[in-house]
Amino acid sequence: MSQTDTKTCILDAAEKLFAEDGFHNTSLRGITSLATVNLAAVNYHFGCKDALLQAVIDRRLLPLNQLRRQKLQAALDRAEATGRRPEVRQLLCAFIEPTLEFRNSSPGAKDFIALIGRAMNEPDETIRNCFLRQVLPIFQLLFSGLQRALPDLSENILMARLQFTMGTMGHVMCISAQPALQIPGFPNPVADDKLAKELITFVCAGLEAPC
Amino acid sequence: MSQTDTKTCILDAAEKLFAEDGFHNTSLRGITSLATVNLAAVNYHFGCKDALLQAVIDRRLLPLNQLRRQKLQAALDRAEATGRRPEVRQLLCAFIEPTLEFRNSSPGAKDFIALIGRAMNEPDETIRNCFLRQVLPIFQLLFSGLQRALPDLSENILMARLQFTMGTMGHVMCISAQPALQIPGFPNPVADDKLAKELITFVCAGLEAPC
DNA sequence: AAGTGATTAAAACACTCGTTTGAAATGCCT
DNA sequence: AGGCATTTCAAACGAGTGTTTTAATCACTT
Repeated sequence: MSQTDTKTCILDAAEKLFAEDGFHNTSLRGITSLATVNLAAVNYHFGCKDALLQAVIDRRLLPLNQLRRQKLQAALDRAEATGRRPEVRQLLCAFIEPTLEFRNSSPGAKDFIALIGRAMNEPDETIRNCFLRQVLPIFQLLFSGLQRALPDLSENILMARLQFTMGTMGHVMCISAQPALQIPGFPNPVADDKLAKELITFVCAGLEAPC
Repeated sequence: MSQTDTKTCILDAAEKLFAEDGFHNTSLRGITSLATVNLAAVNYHFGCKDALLQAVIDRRLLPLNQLRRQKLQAALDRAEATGRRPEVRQLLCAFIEPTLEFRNSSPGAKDFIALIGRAMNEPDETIRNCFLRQVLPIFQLLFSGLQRALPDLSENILMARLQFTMGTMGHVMCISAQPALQIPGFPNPVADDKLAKELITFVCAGLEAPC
């Protein structure tokens, strides 16, 4: 088994277990056992457990954020070129659609998205920063775009509404792995492929609501 | 120190540490040290760590949910009496306002609310159920009320939007303790006492959005 | 004041954790 | 084939975990 395979096996197993059980409730022995590699391989290849989490996050989030950034910038450029204000819906699409499309692309991706969705509310600052380091620049781009799209909103209220949006999105990302409220007696929410559309409709209305 | 004092000290310390560090990252030794009681007191008074969490949740959530239930039922009865459909905003107020008012009532309450806000997305099913057991009946009441308030919405879409609402609310509850996105360079979101109003406006618009 | 049940206390138990060590194995180039 | 760097492996380390045990202390009734 080559080095790359070992590292990939560890990343795959860690991604799955971190998502299913949480970071602190996942042991390196559980990861190496699932990956069928030696326990010491984690520290050899990644240094420590924290760095493994960062690697798990980086592997998927770097390309995902690059895509989100491209789409956001394209929407902003399009508005700039036509002299119009950017549209809220387009900005939100650029931010949300890549995430949920990636989420629906494979079961492993579902695990990862759940992990990210939970990271925002993670009590451990170290873990939260693994995620925030990557997301804050995109968030800033989205915020400034929305400021131009919704010039009548005070920046405090826009900030609050954007936080509401992030909360909604984080929860949607989480319920992929553990359908918290899909309980007998309640109807199933909409299917995965319709979820992005419904989510965008929801947060669009919230962001554009009159004060 | 009487029995009640010891139990209360443990509950207070556990509430604070569970909220700040998460359940799995909090040790009984940390709790008993903060509470200045003997380590064995936790197992003596509560049985085990899981049961302590349940006790922490029950102590605050039982009265809070009773209040939410009363307000929800009152709004439904009022609509019933006048022959009108219940109003979305009133139903949401009944669900949200008691939570955020309690949150702003004391620092200890802030910890608890953050704990609850995170519980919904908790990967550990045992922990999640500590919370869901209490919340599901209220959730059901809210759902059926919203079904009557928004009869044009399919129950699948309503369910999805209600999940979005719960996600938004959970996130708002979390950011009391750890202001995830309150970063230098970003404006502060609205103050605590204005937060409930803004949140209700946001989710109201989302729930009432046209399909 | 003695005795009884509830509570506190210190210590240990059995276990799991992340990390380190040093030797064995593997891959690769000359 | 020899030699060297990389990777794998079993084993152990020390610290920390939830829980249990047993004795001491407290509160209260008869």
